[in-house]
Formats: sequence, structure tokens, C-alpha cells
Amino acid sequence: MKIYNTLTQKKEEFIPLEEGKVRMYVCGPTVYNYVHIGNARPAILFDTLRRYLEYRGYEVDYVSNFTDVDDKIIKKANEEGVSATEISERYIAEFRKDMDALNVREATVHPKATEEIDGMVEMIGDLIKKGHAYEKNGTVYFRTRSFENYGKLSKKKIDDLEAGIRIAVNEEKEDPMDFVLWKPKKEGEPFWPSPWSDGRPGWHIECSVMSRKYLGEQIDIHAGGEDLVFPHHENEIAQSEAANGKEFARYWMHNAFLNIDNKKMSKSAGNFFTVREICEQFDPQVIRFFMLNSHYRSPLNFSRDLVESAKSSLNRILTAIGALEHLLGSGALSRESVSEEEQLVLKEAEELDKKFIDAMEDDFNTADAIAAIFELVKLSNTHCTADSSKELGQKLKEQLVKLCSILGLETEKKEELLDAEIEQLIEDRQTARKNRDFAKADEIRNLLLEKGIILEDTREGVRWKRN
RNA sequence: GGCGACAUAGCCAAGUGGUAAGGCAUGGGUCUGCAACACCCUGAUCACCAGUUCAAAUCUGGUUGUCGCCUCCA
Repeated sequence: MKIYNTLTQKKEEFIPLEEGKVRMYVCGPTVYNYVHIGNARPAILFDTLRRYLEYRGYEVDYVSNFTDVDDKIIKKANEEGVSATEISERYIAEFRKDMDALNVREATVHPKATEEIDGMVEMIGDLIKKGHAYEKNGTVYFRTRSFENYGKLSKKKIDDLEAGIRIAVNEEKEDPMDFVLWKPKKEGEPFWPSPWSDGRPGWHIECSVMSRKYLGEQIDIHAGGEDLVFPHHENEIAQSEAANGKEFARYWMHNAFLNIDNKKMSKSAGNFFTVREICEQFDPQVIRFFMLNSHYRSPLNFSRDLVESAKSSLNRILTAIGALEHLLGSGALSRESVSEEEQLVLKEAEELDKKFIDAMEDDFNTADAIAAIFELVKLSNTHCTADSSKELGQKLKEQLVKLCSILGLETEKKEELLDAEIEQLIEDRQTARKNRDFAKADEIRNLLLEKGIILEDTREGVRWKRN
């Protein structure tokens, strides 16, 4: 597989440190509120990458953190008059609900910063010992100029950065680019003891520590949103490599932003949406499909119309699978032998399978992979009819379901049964149709539509699906 | 000021040297009691200019435009 590596700014062949195993770390959310739709993008993307790698036979250790100590959390806790822990625990639970809705699997390990303080204190102490950090009045700073490769990820030079610095110069720091590893508590803040002060860790150190603890000193893939490149990931590299003395992550993957009406999402602009709100308006599956329908390194615009369009697209796939299920379920596909023409169709399907894989292998090109699924849909719609062989229907269905599931799209019709009332209505409509009482039939169809049931009449009987 | 990205049909979006995937929408047709689904037909010289090449959306230089990072942020 080829992966675009932010570090080298090139697509590179992916070679894991250990054969058959992938260690990946994805920066997780700061849990002070419901996650927004922009947060959903990396979550969905890298969950899909993980699924794909597993499909390809890798064992994937997927670690993603919760930043549960942070200014924003403390502020929210103070506003509500509750503890910071109460806030973070609440939004971790809500995060999990959102991710479940989006079919984002739980990480192998999902550590919380507050439970890893010991490790952070240890690494900070180590950095001081090695001359990469220093303490001033209880605060510990990373000595940026002591790490000669500083800027290698973001391609920034320390001197350029200083020229553009926009924050007030901090007298305590040896250099304006030095960043905080540990800071002393302020009144009313949660704190932990350390050799330097009672306080709490800076933001960047947690990822270095958790990554090392759960994945080792070197990992394969480190991923996150493109805004994390600088300073967060740059600082992680500085900390980890200064402490461990070896390359931190081999491949750095960054997704582009999701914009609302071509603008960056922001609360002040009023174009801010939470995953929760969006999932109330759309099937979360549609959101997932929408995210995967463009390349992860391209900016993605989000709007109601675009999601509606994605919904229609996804429906085309789901309808095709539904049609195959219906054919198989109705017993229409009874022929055992596979015709010569069908052999060709199956061969073409196999080639599309390869096309899908090739697309994914090429820097995780989900948009191209989805195109292969659509071609398979077309193949199925065109060639699988009531006269087809059982094997053709079976194989096409299995393949479609498989490809969708790699992308984390659930396609199997849930074993839900229609309730008796609806079943009766469908039957009544059939009776009405037989009696050519179309007015009544249409009336029932509209009634069911209001209940969210769409009916499709086929030669093999009525097919229904949820709206 | 520094660093970086992007510009493909009405919309979304692949494609990084050999004359443009896929989806949505539109229009026409087939199927249907009607509809839905599906199927057939329907659409672009790839921002602009110059260059390299037998050949460029694809490489090089420039122009214009949009955006991101440099400050918490996916």
C-alpha cells in the first residue's frame, strides 16, 4: 500500500515495522462538548483505514486518546459548577454514542490523559535530564533549539516562526518557540504532584507518552487533522525523539478539513454543527459515505444539499443489494448451473474487486474505490435478473456487502420484521391491486410512506425499504 | 512576512505524460395500473498564459483566484 507521508511530502510504500502488524495512533478529541462534524472526518477516515488494513490481513493496534484535562474542560466545569472529571466523563460517553452511530469502532486502547500523568512526569524528567527541557518557577518548557530536527514535519524553520510570532513574549522562556510540558496549578484547577510543582501537563506531552506506552517507542502511522501538523505533531516528534533517541512515527497522515459552505467551521460564524445534530437529520451511514466519497487529503465541503446527494448515491448501492436479497429470498434464482455469460459477469466482478483494492492501495483512495462499487452495482442491476443462477446472485451480493463493509458501511438488511399492522397494510394493498382498486392501493402506499416505508413492486413481489 | 495546498461538466468527485472514472441532478425513452426501482440515450478540449515533449488535465515557469497553518482547534 502506498501512503502519502506528510513528513516526506511523497507517497511512499507502506512497510510496517513488524511484518503483519500495524501500530497506529490517532489524536483523539478534547472532551468538553459534543464533537462536531469536522471531528467526525478523521474518526471515520482512520477507522476505515484500520478496517482496510485488517481486511488485508494486518493486525492493527489502534490507539486514540482522550484529552480530558485542558483549559476548555476546566472552563466548562466552572461554568456548570461541577468537576472537570464530570465534564470529561460525560462527553466521553457522548463521543462514544456518536462514534457508534457513525459505525466507528472502538480503539484497541483509548487512554485518558488524566490516567497517564505518571508516565508524563517520567518523560518530562527524562527530557530535563537529557538537556531537552528546563524548569522555571514550577513550569517546565521544552528546549526547542536543542532538538535539531525541529520543524521537519511542518517544514518550518524556528527563525521563520519567531519572525511571525504573534503571542506576547514570555520572559520565562529561553526562546519564544519553547513550549510547555508542565505547568503549575492555578486556583480551582485540577492538579497532580510533580518534582516541579503541583500542576498539570501541557497538551503535547500526553500523546508522546501514551503512544510510547501502548505502541512502543516507534510506531507505524500517526494520524490526525491537518491543523495538528503544527504545533502539536511537530512537538510530539520533538518530545518523543528527544526522549527515545529514535524516529517516532514512520508515516504521518493528515486529513484535510471539512468546511461548511466553503468556510471553516466556527462558532462565531454560526456554521457550527455537532455530529449529534446532523445524525438527527440524516442517517449516520450517509454521513460516513459522504466523508468517504472524496479523498482524505482534499478539503471537503459540507452542506445539506451535498449530503442529500450522497444519500441518493448510497441508496443506489443499498437498493441494488436489497434487490439481490429480494431475488434470493423469493426463490426466483433457482438455477444451479452458471451460464457462460454469467461466468463472464463474475470475471468482471472479480476485476472490479481488484479495482477497489488498487484504489485503496493507492494512498487510500476511497473515492475511486467507491467508483468500483458503483460499477459492480451496475453489473448486478444489468445482469442479475429473475432468470439468473443462484450462484450469480449470491456472489454478487456477497461481494457488494464485503466491499461496503470494508468501508464500514452496513448493508445487510437488518433482521427487523415489519410490525403486523404494516404487514397487513402491504397485503391489503396487494389485494386492492388485484381487484384493480388503484385508488385504495395508492392510498395505502402513501400511508406507508408517511410511516417511512417505501414500496417497490417487482415481478417477484413487493419489496420494501425504510426511507 | 514565512510555510503549504487547491483550481476538472449544473453540482460532487477520481484521474499525475498517450487524447477525460464514478455519483447526484436535468432532458428523452423502455419497464409499471400509476409510481418507485432498474435499464438505454443525453454532458467537459480539465482557471489563464508561455514552455518542455511525437504526445500534457497530468511536467516546468509565470498570472489570476480560493483556502489552510504559523494562536486552542479534526
